[in-house]
Amino acid sequence: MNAVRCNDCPIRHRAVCARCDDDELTRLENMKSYKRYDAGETIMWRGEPLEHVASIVDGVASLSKTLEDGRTQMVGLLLPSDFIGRPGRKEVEFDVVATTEVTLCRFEIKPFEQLVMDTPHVAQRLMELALDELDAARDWMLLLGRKTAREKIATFIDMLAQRKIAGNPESDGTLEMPMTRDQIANYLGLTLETVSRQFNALKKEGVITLSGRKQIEVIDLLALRDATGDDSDGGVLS
Amino acid sequence: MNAVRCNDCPIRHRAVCARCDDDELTRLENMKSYKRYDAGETIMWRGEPLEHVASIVDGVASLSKTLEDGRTQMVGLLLPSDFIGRPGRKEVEFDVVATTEVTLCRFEIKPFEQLVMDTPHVAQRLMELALDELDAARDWMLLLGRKTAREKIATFIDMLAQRKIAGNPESDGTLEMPMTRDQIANYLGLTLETVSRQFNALKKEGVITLSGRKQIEVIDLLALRDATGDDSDGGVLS
DNA sequence: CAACAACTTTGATTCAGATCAAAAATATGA
DNA sequence: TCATATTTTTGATCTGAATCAAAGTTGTTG
Repeated sequence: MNAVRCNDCPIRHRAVCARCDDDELTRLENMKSYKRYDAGETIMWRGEPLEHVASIVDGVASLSKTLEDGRTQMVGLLLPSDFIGRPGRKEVEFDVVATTEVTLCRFEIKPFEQLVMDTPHVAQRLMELALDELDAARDWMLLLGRKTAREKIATFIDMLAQRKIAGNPESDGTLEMPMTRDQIANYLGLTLETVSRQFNALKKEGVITLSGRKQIEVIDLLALRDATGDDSDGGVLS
Repeated sequence: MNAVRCNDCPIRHRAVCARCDDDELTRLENMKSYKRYDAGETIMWRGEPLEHVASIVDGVASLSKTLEDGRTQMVGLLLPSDFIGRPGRKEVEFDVVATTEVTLCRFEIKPFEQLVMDTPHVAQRLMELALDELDAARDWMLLLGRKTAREKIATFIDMLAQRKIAGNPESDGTLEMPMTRDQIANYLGLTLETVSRQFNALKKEGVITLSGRKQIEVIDLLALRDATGDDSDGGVLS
């Protein structure tokens, strides 16, 4: 009965098809194609007409905006199973860049939009995704506008840890950072030197350890949480 | 034929009903009620269960997030005809505060969600609103993360000017600021002293004039635009 | 219209993070 | 494995905006 459930797709269209029936899944299968991008490659340019929507199969991509003189700010981070593209929009107003090597599962926009029109629960799913992104954007505005460098770094590490735990609750405290210091700086509204200094300050305090360029281990999660500056209520405990 | 087109509603449910037929409008009329809030009053607290969605009839409201120690950051600004509340969400994760005196046209959430389920074009309209908010949030992230105090203030004034022109293309350069220096500071990720200094610097340079506490006149729109730091392409001219 | 409260401006000082400048560590690849 | 390129760390200095502190405005209310 579930014979065609996205059978050859590593992420099984998780972003769109949780409640799709076989017929809908077949439609998705028929409009999809995979594409690989190298690290640093631009997937979509600001203002470019949208020809596909896509879901991330593997790797990390980011959304970035740039000022006149070249200062840039990341405004979104896309991890596997996240979705790119918005129904009804003709173009994006930021650049989408492959942060690491990225594989996309792309759907042609025309038939995809037809599918959205035909199936209210897909439309509803996309609405949920948009609202999740909006909530994330608002947390990020608080971070960018009011947090100190230390709080920004602690929040960043905590977010990676939570994302990892969500994907695999049995995981240990070891994290692979998907970005260079420079990319992290663009994400947090800092410079790369400040990012480096704050990582090493947390290391010196025994909150984390660093090994190689991208391995972090969280030693003291409570201290890390405390360093984020966030309101503690709304959390799981206390 | 259009007898019930939101006849006694000052904003005619602009946020939701552009394409509603008479039957749908009657349903909206039957679930609506007006409510007034004084300036400074909290309309909804973070975490509180959502009982209404609403559209702003008059006044200005803001969405705010707060850190442990009280630092706050506005994450959204709602002007007349803007919409509060999201389909499918049980609560909001920020405070909604009346910045000025505010009148809301509220709809009970249960029948409203039923209406959304029944009418795809209303669902689609809400999706557009969410995507507009997302785009605005991302512009704001660029501002908060990378712009200087001067650029932030120029961007703020320019936004008010554009909103005013959108509402009434025949308007002159005079603007009424809907917020105090302190509220503007919370919007832009600054302190109120810095806001004051930057307003007065632009005044001294002849870019704007200030009169009373809340009247601004834009004298030199080009200089103002130039001071925003934004990429000039994508604009109307050049 | 006087007195008060709320808001805004201005000035002096401090400080977090940016900037500038090497040096050190880690990767990459011949 | 050695040479080279990239990324990260560390140090010194500078600066924009925060902070602290009055004084000056504007608006409100009895």
